[in-house]
Amino acid sequence: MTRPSVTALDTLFGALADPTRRLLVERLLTNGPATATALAETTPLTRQAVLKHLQVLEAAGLMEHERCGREVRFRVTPQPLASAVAWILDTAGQWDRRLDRLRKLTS
Amino acid sequence: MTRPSVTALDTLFGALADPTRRLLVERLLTNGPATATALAETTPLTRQAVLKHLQVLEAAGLMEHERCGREVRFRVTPQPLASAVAWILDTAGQWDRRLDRLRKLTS
DNA sequence: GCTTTGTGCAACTAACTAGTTGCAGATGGT
DNA sequence: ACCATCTGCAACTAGTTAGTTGCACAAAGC
Repeated sequence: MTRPSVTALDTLFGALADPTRRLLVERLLTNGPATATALAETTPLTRQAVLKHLQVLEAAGLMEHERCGREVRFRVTPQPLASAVAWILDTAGQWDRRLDRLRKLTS
Repeated sequence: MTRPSVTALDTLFGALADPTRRLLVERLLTNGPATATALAETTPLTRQAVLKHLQVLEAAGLMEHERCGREVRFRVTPQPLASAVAWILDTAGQWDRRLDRLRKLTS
């Protein structure tokens, strides 16, 4: 076993490990795209703190930003979540029959 | 949006965020239970480093250890992974049809 | 009983993370 | 042109994490 390199799964699971970030994802999915400033207003955190979280999510491939005039709107791009599910199913699938059934359905 | 508290999902996703830990999970799933010492031999890391990783995994509910004489054997308990998949499906399921299909099958 | 092998605990370092503040620059409204 | 508002960047702090070393303790084997 060689020392593993940092992969997309690292940053992906790492991004999901923070409850604030998961909340941001949920918010943006249900309410649609928003700016860091707007999101920060619904939060005890600073705009910068929220922005950093959004950037972490973006680095994980879960976000995308678009400039509109002086605003920067963030939107969720959930595709990478499929990789996370894939790892779980591939790994634990050999163990758990129920998950294994699901794995077959995704391929 | 109140400041979110630390939940099981935090430690779970956090545990999965490290490539070494994912490797340990894979190893133990395919090769069966093993001790920290044995696992460390297949790794550039120290026994203590490996042990810490195993303890992180155990805190996330993904491991269980059992004492056998002077050895301590670790085994994977993958049940919590279902929560991770559940969050992903519940959250992104409303967005992605393919994941949504899966969500219905798990309920 | 002695040696080997495996575990447990503690202290320590280096690097990273979450969050802050402060300020400068850009854009839009009037 | 001016003011309000939104973004961008940088510096800084406090806490956490990954990993190490060193040593003491426990269990097997001979």
